[in-house]
Amino acid sequence: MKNQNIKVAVDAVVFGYEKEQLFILLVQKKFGKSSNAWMLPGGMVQDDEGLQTAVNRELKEETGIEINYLEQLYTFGNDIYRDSRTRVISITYLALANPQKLQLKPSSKIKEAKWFNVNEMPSLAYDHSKFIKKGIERLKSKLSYQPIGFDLLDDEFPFSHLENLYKTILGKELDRRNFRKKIMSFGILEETNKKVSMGSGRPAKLFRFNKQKYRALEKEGIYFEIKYA
Amino acid sequence: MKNQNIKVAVDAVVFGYEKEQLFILLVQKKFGKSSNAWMLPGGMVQDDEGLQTAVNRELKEETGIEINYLEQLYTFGNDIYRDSRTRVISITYLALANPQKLQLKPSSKIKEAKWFNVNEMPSLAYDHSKFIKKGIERLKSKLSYQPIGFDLLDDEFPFSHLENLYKTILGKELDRRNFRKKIMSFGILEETNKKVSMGSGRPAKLFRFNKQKYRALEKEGIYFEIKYA
DNA sequence: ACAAAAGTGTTCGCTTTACACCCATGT
DNA sequence: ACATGGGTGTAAAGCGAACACTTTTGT
Repeated sequence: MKNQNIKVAVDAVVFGYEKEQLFILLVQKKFGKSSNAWMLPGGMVQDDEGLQTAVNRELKEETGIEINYLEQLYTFGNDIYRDSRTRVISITYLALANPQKLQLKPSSKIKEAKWFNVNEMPSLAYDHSKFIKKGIERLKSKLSYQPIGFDLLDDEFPFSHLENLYKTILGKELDRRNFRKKIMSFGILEETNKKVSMGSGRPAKLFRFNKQKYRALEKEGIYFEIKYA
Repeated sequence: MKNQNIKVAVDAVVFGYEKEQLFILLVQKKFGKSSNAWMLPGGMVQDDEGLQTAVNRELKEETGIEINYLEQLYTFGNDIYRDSRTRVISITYLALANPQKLQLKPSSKIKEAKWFNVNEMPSLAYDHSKFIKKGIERLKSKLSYQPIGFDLLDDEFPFSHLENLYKTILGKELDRRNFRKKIMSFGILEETNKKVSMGSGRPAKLFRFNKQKYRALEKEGIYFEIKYA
């Protein structure tokens, strides 16, 4: 077999949620061909690191962000010209994070890292908009059969934040009472005895997602599912 | 960036179904390191072909089989020593086929291609048993929310074949009447006016899956779902 | 006292489930 | 006539959908 010459990259679609808006993290490189274009964080995989290690490294190097959830999304490699220089395939990952702290490393090859509202994305380098489309699809569908929404919220959150997250991401209205009943019925939310005032109106209890309990229930064959999708 | 040296392979988990048994297609190579071990069909991607093209080519070269359904499964590349010679990542695909005709090409690098019952798999080269595990999981879950079972059956089939397919793959008993009612309610099965005698007992009508109709219904937002999973 | 968000139950309809008998053919 | 698998309906229970008022706070 002739010597193969295909490069392997990883890229991440990192979602953040804040103030009833869904964001995606993009970066702008300092050097290189696409140094003016916005793109997803990512880069070439090193010979001595696993794929997931590579994503984590790139995310740390390029954005310094803390990731709450990471899963493989899709591998793009049908279009052999997707990168105009050499053949590159990209293994993409979906990540969830709290949108706060981005800390660009001083040594970084990154000019800027910034959150963009999913509805106001700039034009993107390579075929990264395809990656994002795939990411959004996956996020939407996953939301309704796995409790990953919590990884987009603070550790402790008022119930309305969860409700709004579902509304925002799924782009649908949903019945407050039914939604709450459903989520509560799983018994995976712990009530703290703290409250927060949300500016005006009655203060809300803070809840916390109990991951152990969820894993236990999952083993018993009781599955999370939100039908209002 | 230093020159990257990672090889890119594709491998396929090809499922076949016959006589109430689920099979996976394995091959044995004529030459090379693992020439005595059974493995999944697949191989290195060529520089000038897309990933999916590569799987199709390998399947044709190695087994000559006709594929009814193909989707990307998962990309394995966290373990950097999964192939002991060089770093290789594998993009795996899930495929469905009718188990009949395998035609090894005379020129082929393959010694033998053979269907194995999923419950009687030999030991496999590399980490291919992980690939299979992933494939089975995916097949099971997909069966309950997409009408892909038909791609494992003949074009025209008696209803009981479909029923047994679900029973076999999901490994569960299911109620004949409820199952039939459910499937029929989607209106995606066309009745032919042929019948087959299944040896003994009343002859069964033959049905045909109407793909156009399914696509149409899908667009209207009516989704296939079998709850008995 | 008023505005604003949090919190909470009940009824109705549809879907799922459980369940058993007759039908058409081959031997 | 009997054995074998094909084909079908109905009743009960559980789940999803629709719906509005009370509570607690800040101003």
